[in-house]
Amino acid sequence: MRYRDEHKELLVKEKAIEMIVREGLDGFSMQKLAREARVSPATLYIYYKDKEDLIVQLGLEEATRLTTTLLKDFDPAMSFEEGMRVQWRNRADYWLENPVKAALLEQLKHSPLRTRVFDTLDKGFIDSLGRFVHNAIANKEILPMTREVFWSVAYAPLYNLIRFHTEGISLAGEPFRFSEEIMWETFAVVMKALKI
Amino acid sequence: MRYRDEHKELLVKEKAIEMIVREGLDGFSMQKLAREARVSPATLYIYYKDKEDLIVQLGLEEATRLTTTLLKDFDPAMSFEEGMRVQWRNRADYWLENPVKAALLEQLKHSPLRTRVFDTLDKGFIDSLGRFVHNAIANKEILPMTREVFWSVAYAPLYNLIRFHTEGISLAGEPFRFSEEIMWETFAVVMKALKI
DNA sequence: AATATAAATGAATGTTCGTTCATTTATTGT
DNA sequence: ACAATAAATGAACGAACATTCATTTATATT
Repeated sequence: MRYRDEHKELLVKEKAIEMIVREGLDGFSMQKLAREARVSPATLYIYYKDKEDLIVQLGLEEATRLTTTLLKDFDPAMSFEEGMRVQWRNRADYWLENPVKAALLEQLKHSPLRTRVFDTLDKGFIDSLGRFVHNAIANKEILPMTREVFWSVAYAPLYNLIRFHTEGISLAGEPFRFSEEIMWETFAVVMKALKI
Repeated sequence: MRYRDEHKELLVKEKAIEMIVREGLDGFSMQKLAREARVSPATLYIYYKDKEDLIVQLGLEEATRLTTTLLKDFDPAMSFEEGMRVQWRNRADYWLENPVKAALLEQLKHSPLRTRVFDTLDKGFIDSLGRFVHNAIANKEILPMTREVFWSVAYAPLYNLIRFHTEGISLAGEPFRFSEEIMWETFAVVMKALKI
């Protein structure tokens, strides 16, 4: 039998992500994708059940890659300071090194497909980060607070900095540029809020 | 001459926002909108130049309402503590009292139309909030930092709490519910980070 | 070389899309 | 009552859409 052309399959994925990020979910169509990837529209239906399945699969795959990246060098038993540093490092790395794929996840997070992509996130990932916070509170390293409050104070500022950077938003005169320096400066401010 | 039916015009706006929020920008179409608002498709082209113009106008109108709301009871000459309290109050009020319209703005912020909707935000609004932060730093009420870092630490946690609430995201067992109590608890933590 | 099999295709399906236009409707000033 | 005018309409346009299908192509096994 004839084998599936993996190069072709990868090209389809790449072009699909590009198009979704560039033109939004509404600018994305199967026929345009087929044209861009130099493939017959029918081929897409060999790879994927339908349009929604294609988008969801791309999202799931990338969400998995993200969780894997975020656990690199991380251990829930780490000290709070050290664990937080690793998390900020990993999150910044992922967003800055994969801006297009990160933008795909961002699009999906604000779309009707959000549930289908993010509701089945890796259990180990959620557990690991949950235990980390639990430990820090138990050890009296940080103020006691719910996970939602913790997440909002601990990570939302970082994500917002990255968003300002990638979307070229400037609140002052010159456009804002993310840097290691400004990241760790913000980190210090955030840590000041959390530590006892 | 015949006058424009304002009730009809308002209904079109309302249904359009509903549909965009419910089905995303890609699920939104002029023909479906016409059907839902019991209007001829052609009528939409009396109100708006084309589809994009319709979306952008809805966005601009709502963005204006938002900036007006955020300046209520606010004065850049306020003390840092007081001004921040008003800002958190206003922002929470807007998002919780207008969840659908807020969701529209959120959608547009993550779409290719972002620039057309948000790049011409009211000057007075930006100036007012900018002066507020500048004053606080000059008076040594808070640590010196760029506006982007300030915004990220001061407001991103609040927006994230609201997002968790409206999207029904739970990091622990039971679904997360926003409340005044949790809001001011988070406020206190954030203020701890910013104050000298 | 022949067979089997799944990949890949181009053309075609019917549907929905955004937009236009000739016509009708409602309201004002004469 | 009538003329003037803009609102509002339903039907229609071609274009693009998601998806299907009969057919061809490439490869592994016989």
